[in-house]
Amino acid sequence: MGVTRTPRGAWIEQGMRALAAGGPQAVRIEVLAQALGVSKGGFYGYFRNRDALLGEMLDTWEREAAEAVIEQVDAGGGDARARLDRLFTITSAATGPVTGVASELAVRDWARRDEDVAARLRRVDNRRMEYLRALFRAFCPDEKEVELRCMLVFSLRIGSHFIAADHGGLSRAQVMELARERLLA
Amino acid sequence: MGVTRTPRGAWIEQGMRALAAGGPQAVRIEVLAQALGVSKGGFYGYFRNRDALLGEMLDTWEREAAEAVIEQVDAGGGDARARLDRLFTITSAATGPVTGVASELAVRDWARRDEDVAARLRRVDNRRMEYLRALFRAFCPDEKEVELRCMLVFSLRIGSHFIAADHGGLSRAQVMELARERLLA
DNA sequence: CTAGGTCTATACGCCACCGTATACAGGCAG
DNA sequence: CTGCCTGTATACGGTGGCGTATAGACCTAG
Repeated sequence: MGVTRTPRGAWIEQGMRALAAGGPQAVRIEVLAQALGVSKGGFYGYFRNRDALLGEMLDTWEREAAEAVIEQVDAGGGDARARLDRLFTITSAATGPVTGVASELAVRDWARRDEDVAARLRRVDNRRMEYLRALFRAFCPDEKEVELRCMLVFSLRIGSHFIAADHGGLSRAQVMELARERLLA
Repeated sequence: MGVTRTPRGAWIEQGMRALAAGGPQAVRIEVLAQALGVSKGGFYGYFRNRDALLGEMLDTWEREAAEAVIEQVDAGGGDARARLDRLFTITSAATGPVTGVASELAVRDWARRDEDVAARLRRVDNRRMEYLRALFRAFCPDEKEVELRCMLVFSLRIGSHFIAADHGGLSRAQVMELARERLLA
């Protein structure tokens, strides 16, 4: 039996890199092959076609994206406030090909145009939102208040990457810090 | 002199439609031509090439995007709270090819990958942020508080379009309404 | 009516990419 | 050693899009 020189996962990972960098239309088989130092010959042994790759990329993303942050936050232990606090600081990091910020933003933009992607994103978002809710409920009695804070945190996490504005004398990090204090109060 | 049958602006507007629907890579000259019921023959009389069109699309967007909302909000008069209130409700509408929400989201995603687009977005965002600041300052003494609220409003406005989560028993509109009340308090 | 200028249609060469077909290389079983 | 099986390289046809060249249509001026 021959040895798998560039395994299935390598194509998916490289595909995620391309997706993160240039959106779904930047996921070109021949480009991925070149980046892997390989010709596209082997690709069609693993995937029926380009769409199959995109589908499996989304599968992996859907499987790992939601849990990645949650596990990382939970790993540190502590009460709800401590975990939320950690969630705020962790948020900006995350640079991996599949669970990184760039990939996530690419998927979110993609979801605006593709109903299937939107459905996957909905599952991931609801999983995360459920987690957020649980944390806020720990010190937030009013259910409406919980939903509000969840949405504010979520919007801030996502929106900040799409906003280019400055903040007077403050840095973006300082404003985010203000938000952190306010939303954990 | 011949008559301009499909003027320069028609190409730009159709380009914006394509951008809004599918991102910059969906702005294909031959597709625009077909949508305009014309062949691409005339295109190169107006624009040196595809990049020139993209540039002029961004020019028009930069020129109109920031002012569109501001004018619409100011048109109704009233005090700062009244204007902010109107800004919240107006936000979701906006469906035009150049000042519409879809175009704006497309530009924001585009800006993540192109430094020139990012620079334009920064100008537009700063213009809007300045306006927002002025409104909040009217009833918000603390400067840090002003920046915080500006960022929250902005993030909500943008982020909500990229977030697919549900909100327990509440609708998205209800959560946005809660945010409106809170941020205008 | 003619002439010139402007917009448009069509045809072309070029390139990037997809998906397929086929031939090569190298390890493992017998 | 021999044959096979797996992964790879290469070549090919097809398609879609860009940018150019060229010719026609139409409108206006003289």
